Amino acid sequence: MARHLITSAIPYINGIKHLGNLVGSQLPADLYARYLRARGHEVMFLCATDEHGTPAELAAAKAGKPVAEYCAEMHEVQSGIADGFGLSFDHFGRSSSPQNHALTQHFAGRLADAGHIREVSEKQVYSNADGRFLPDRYIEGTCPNCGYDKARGDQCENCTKQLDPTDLIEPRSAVSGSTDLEVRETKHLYLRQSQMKDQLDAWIDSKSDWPVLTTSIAKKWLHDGDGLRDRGITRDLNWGIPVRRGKEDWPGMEGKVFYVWFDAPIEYIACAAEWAEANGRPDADWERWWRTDKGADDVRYTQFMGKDNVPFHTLSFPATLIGSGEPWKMVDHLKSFNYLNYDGGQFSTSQGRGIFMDQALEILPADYWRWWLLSHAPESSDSEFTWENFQQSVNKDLADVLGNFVSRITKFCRSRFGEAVPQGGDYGADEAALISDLTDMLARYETAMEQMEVRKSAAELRAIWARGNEYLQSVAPWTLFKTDPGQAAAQTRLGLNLARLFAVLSSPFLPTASEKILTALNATDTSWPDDLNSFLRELEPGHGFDVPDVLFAKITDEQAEDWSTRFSGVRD
RNA sequence: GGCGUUAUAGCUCAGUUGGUUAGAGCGAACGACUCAUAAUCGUUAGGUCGGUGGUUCAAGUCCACCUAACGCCA
Repeated sequence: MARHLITSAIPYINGIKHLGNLVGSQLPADLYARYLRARGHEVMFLCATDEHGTPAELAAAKAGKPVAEYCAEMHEVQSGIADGFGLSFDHFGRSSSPQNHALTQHFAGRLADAGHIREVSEKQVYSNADGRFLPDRYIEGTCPNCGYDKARGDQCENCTKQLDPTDLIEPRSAVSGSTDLEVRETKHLYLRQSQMKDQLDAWIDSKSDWPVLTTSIAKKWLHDGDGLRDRGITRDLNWGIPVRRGKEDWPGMEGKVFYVWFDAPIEYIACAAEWAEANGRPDADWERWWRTDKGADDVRYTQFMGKDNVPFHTLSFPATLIGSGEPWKMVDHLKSFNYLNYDGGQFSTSQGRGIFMDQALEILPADYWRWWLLSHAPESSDSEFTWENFQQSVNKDLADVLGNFVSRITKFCRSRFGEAVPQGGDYGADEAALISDLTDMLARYETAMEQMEVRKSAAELRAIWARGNEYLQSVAPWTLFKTDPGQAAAQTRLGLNLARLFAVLSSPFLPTASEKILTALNATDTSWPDDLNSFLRELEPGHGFDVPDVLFAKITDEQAEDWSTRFSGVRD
């Protein structure tokens, strides 16, 4: 038994995430958390919504709501959808929480005290009419490059040219349309990551077991060009965590907030504090996960994220933790994913392209999505979602191989022996061979799961299901029943025990279906198998069961075609 | 324009440090079985590994160039 801290990259608040976002962090993190819990480990699995920054403000404005209210509502929506997918967070927090405010300010203060923060004067556009600075997307004007009159301060959407707000011709406020603008000096804080470069480099070198994808991205940022660059960690916005030096005011920083990328990863820690508060626990209960001086020294910490998040998790956030000079728990293993593409292109939140989490749950139960996404997780390279592949995989794996196994064995038993585990005969050579095979397969499955090889785990699990069908096919109790009903009873007994085994082993991937099978079998003990010889005898003769409803209805050609059409365009 | 990633059977993907006949699942064909969601089990057929040229006794696996797709940056 070990202690595992697991975090998933925190999804941004402005709307519902698509399946590419889901498979890139939350879903594999959930798989790992469920597996470790099933193996009896103590797990703290945390996730939250990332609520600060310009896009949140703009989305709120578009929805006609105060940003705080908008975020609160969207948090509830995302939380509900996470539940719908069976994401088993111990806590789903919010980066706007009081805990994160306090911690972020605390870290900034510690970093400043240690000399890791410098002040920089910059020129920014200020709107007199709005009484505020206009960063990036808050300013519009005519593109100096192509003449498009709705170019944004950071980029022209027409010619895609990256812009500086001061480049725009006839600039105006995107908030009020006012052209009463001026360029003002404004001061900002920069995190001096560059002076921690060697420490970060050494730290990453010590992580020899990290995926190549992860270390290569980190190394690139560390060594390319001028090397690791200092990052601005403040912004002239209203929505965010006010810049304070610990609990003190920060002269010259009045009215400014921390940049979203500074406070978002700190929420991983704050989320544990939120968890403690929500459960009426003392601070020591969350600190034992995060402070190596308060019990976290034996914690194994694993982060899950898409590849776009790697630099922040390998460099910026560690720089924050190291720079604080305090004994915070650092990540031990970092599992990053590539992108999932949709029918030849990218999933896109801004363009509304692809399948979004709420829509997915409207058309099919979570287990279908969990299975396909995990068994096709973009681990080594980008991977591709197509409706045809989805339909075929799900029908074959879930309906035909697993679902039908449970169906055939329970129905066969009911028709020949009744709805109770039959008595008679005993396991023989065929059964010994099966158990021996399954023991090897189980070991491979466990190894793959422990190493977070998601696709491989799915393939091993599927092979275990298929081995069950192979067994039934070869011993053919329906034939033997005519000549040796006792031995047929033993085979059927084993078949029913196999169904329970499959349910237990599948629970990290398919929590809902797993539970359905166990309920139908009246199986109360769901503990992970230790020794298959004894495990496969635990449903004893006379143990009553029910034939479950169809576990996985097949996706019909009509449905696949219908959905393919429905999701071919752009979401409203 | 710079940097980076990817390019393996019809489809989705595996292929450790270069080494005998390149693997899996799906799909296809054929066969077996009939308990089951027309499910299952078995067999077979399909790639010379994007292209060209190198290094090597030996390359899908290293190098160069080219092509294509994607991504990041400018």
